[in-house]
Amino acid sequence: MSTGEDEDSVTLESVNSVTLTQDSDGSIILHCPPHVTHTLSSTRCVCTFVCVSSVSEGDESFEVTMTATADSDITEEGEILQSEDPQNSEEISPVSQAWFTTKEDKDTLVNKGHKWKQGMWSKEEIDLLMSNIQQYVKGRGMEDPAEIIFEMSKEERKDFYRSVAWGLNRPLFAVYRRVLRMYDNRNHVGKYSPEEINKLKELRQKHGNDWATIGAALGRSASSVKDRCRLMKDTCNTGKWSEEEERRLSDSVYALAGVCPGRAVTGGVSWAAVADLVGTRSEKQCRSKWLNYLNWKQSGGTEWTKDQDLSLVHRIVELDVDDENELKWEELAGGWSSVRSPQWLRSKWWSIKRQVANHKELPFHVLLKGLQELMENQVPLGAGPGSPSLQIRVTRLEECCSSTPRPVTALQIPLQITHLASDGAGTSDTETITLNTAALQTLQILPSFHLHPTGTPGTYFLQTAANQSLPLSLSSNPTVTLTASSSPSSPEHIILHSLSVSVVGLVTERLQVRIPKLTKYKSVVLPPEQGSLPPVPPGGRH
DNA sequence: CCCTTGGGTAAGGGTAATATAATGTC
DNA sequence: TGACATTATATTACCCTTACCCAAGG
Repeated sequence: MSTGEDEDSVTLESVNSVTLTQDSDGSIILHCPPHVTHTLSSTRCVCTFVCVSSVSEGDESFEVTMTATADSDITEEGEILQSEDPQNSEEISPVSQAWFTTKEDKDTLVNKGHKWKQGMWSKEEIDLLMSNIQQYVKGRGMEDPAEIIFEMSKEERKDFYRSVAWGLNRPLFAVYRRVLRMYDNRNHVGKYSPEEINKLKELRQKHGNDWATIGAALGRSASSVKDRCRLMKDTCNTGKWSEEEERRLSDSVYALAGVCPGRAVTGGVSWAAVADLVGTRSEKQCRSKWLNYLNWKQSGGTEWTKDQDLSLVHRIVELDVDDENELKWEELAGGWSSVRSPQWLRSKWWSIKRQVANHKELPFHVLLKGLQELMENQVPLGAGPGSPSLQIRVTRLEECCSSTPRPVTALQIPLQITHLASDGAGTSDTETITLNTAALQTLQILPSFHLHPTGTPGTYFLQTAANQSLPLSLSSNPTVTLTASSSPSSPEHIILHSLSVSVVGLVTERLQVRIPKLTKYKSVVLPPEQGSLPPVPPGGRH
């Protein structure tokens, strides 16, 4: 979208509710009012923009293709009809209003030609659901949705689930489940501590499969404790599989699937039954080992090569689907001896996709196109200074849909801290973490960043701003510095080069700080109160 | 007594992300 | 040869659907 060196020469025209402006490096920013993004649908709309006047010769036009998210009507003339009040719309899908727990109910809807979404909820769906809930709660002068969900009687919340399901192409029951999960504060408690595991084992002995009771005693949701129990058998090995175990797994799978050894099996077996036969592994372990390794090994598969990453992207592009959920991984996996299973291929795609910083926010076809382009040109994803980076495009696209674009001045880095070992050498309250400062420029950890006081393993976010250095508080007063520079092609973006950590002083525990690939780092916008931080000095740009 | 409404439960297939082991590479 | 860096494998918290159950009200 950049017009290159001609900074102020383009006149922009705004059409309908879309406003165009230009930022400092000449990029054109498209502003859509927030409610528009709500009412667009998965229909693809192509907008052609024409520069009205430009110092460069001739008119230039370019296309922006964007995919939007929720339901809308687009007339043949391409005009978007917005429904201001969702409740008044007559187009309510029977799917989201039907409870259908029985097979007959479901079949009736299917026979009438109705289709609905299954699988993981997209960000757009969750946003819509949340906003529906907010609207419902506000309309009733309440504050906390949890009140309705967990405290009200069925009578009192009569129309609640149907109201919040509005606009979602999911069965009401699916909406109901999701809402419960979302607002149940015993559902996202995190990792089970060893004490919890012990207590869970006891409770299991006592209450059997009464998950609700066990959950209540443990402060966890019923499904959480049920799932945790599925992971542990009384006689469960961990770590590397022995040859004997692998053989038992193969035998079991082939026997239960009823196929000859050596044939590919990627589903249709009961993993609980397999685990029973294997004896020393849980159903999850069996499934994962089989689908990610043994199935492929047994059927004589070949190694996956690097350039097949691109082949995969090509094959996905060829399918020309609008939504990632429409991909049929069984079909994609066909005819490839290096593919271990459809599930494995899907995870391969994930690892490719995740190299793009903002992949979650990108429309599917934009992501695909960007990936294809970069991979074909052999541009390392998330490249260093000077290299074209999808992240920059992503950020621009993001700004297109944001009503208030602001300069990007900071990085958000997920930082994992893992306890490696404890040497037990006394206590310490003077730990210092220092990061290598090699060249270029140092970035600073903002005071808003804090680690858990005990240094508990987990994921934290480091928020950095340019050109400062401050101590941060761990158990005492450690210092963290990172090396980074801004990109010459895009000064507002900072590229991190290295982050290594050493702990000096009296330490009771060795801390390992792991950071995911550089490409995962996402530029973020600093909150206004931090806007007074010094900008990136010109000298640092390399 | 049956049917409908509005839930509710357990089981099991699955995903996404982290943790850890293995394997380069300098 | 040892310290990192990278990749592969293992684990796990959480998600979603299916198939069935239940109780109150009409």
